[in-house]
Amino acid sequence: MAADERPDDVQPLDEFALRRSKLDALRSAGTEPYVNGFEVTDRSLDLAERYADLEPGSETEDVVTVAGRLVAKRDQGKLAFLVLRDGMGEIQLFVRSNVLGDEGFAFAKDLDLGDWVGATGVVLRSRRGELSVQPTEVSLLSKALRPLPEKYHGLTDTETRYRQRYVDLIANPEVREVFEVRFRVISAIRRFMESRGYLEVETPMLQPIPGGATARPFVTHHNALDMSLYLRIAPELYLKRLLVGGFERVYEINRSFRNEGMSPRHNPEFTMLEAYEAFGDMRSMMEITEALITSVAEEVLGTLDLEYQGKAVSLRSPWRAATMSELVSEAAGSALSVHTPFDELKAQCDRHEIPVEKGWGAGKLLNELFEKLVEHTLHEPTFVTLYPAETSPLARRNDADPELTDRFELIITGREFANAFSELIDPVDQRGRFEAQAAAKDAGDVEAMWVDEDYLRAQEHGMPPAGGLGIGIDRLVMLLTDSPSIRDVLLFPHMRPEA
RNA sequence: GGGCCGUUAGCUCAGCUGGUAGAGCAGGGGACUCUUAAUCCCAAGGUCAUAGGUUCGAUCCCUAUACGGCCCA
Repeated sequence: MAADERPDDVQPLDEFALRRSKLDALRSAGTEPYVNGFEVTDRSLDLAERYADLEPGSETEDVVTVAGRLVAKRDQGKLAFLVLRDGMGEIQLFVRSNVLGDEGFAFAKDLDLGDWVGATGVVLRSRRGELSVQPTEVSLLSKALRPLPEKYHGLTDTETRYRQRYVDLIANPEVREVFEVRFRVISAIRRFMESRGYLEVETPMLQPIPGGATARPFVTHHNALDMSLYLRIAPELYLKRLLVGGFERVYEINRSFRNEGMSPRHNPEFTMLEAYEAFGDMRSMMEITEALITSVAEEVLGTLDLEYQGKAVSLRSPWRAATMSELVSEAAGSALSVHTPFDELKAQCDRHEIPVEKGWGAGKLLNELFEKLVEHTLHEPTFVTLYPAETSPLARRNDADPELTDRFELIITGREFANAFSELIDPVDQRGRFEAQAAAKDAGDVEAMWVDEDYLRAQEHGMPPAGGLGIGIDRLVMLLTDSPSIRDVLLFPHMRPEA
């Protein structure tokens, strides 16, 4: 047969088609390319530990069976090096034709990068020092039909990385570490809360009245009941009903959903910790917030001295606390508070190009000034306290000044990490606040709260004095993993449909 | 919603005052029994995001659209 008649030469197939034809060839030769289970004796990292002292160039008589994804192939003629990656690390196969036999050797060399492969043989360390298995048997466990991304640069296209996270995880092993930190953080939070006597509970994701925050909800429909339901924007009102019922310390770590724009800091679904403690207040919530975040950082990272996007951040206690009024006054260069005449606050907003909408009071203006002038400047952990009652419809009024509430937000790297307050437990005041929200909603504020009659009924049965706390888990993980975008800490961030 | 930037081979990237494109890796053929981004030789691979427009001629200039990134609301 002339060289130019060889099918492989004259009919170059694309990679998918080529692998597809290999798959068919295997099947017709009686080899199943997708096997049912596989007995593995050892994993890569276990072998690395057990044979740490094995000298380069020495061979054991220990027979092991390993398995993993084929991620590298270095062909030397009658010798080939295949690298398998399993869930823990990598192990090299030292494949010799005289050990495996000609047929097996040809089969091993014909495997493709990306295939899942199993191998049985003795453990040795190559002369160049690489721990290896020298197989007497190599088998295909699952055929990959698509090629892996580039082996050196990996996969960098952000769109493909987020859309096809499975490829990102294969090509960029460091991505896996971010998510391992994420799940260690959540695990550490659960241990911390349990150590403080909190009980983890689950409350509705589908709510007839979306409450606990000011945000637009997602709407869905219950067919059997023929009614609208809303994906929760916060679990708050249900958790506080549990305080009425007699649970003293409850928390929930789970998703909430807000029908808003997406950004490097916002995903339509995100994870929050919310915790409520009977007989607690703003002060006790500050204490638990600081203790929680520092103990989680210490436990997961082993340090409180972080770097976020090139800037040092120290989580060392004690954290700064300052009132919103103090901070805004300092930034604006004149004394401002919720008691400052409205026109003066409005003049400040105009000066700083903050559009003022109808219906906004002094509290809302002060809050807007804070967000525009102050928030982004607070790099080190800072508790901002005494939020306006106008913008805090679920928080208890400050005993000395009823226009303010005993509420704080924790700001780090210019972003909100936590929001907490002494809970409003007075059902009459709460009804008034709900009615103010309902009026704002009628006036066109799509984020304003609804009146939740059942929640009011619960409070009318008597709710203990309490402190409540919410912490954004995604943002906390961003901080602890030095990730610039929330998409980097979500396995499957929300994306528009592919073109 | 507005502004700026991006989209070229499976992947990572070049390219061009406008004359329909190159490399490395991966893939194909060949050589090689200690490789580590193996090496060497050969050949192949492209609707230059999509749709219009300007032009003798567009990957390049213009407009719109899609998707992505950052900033702002």
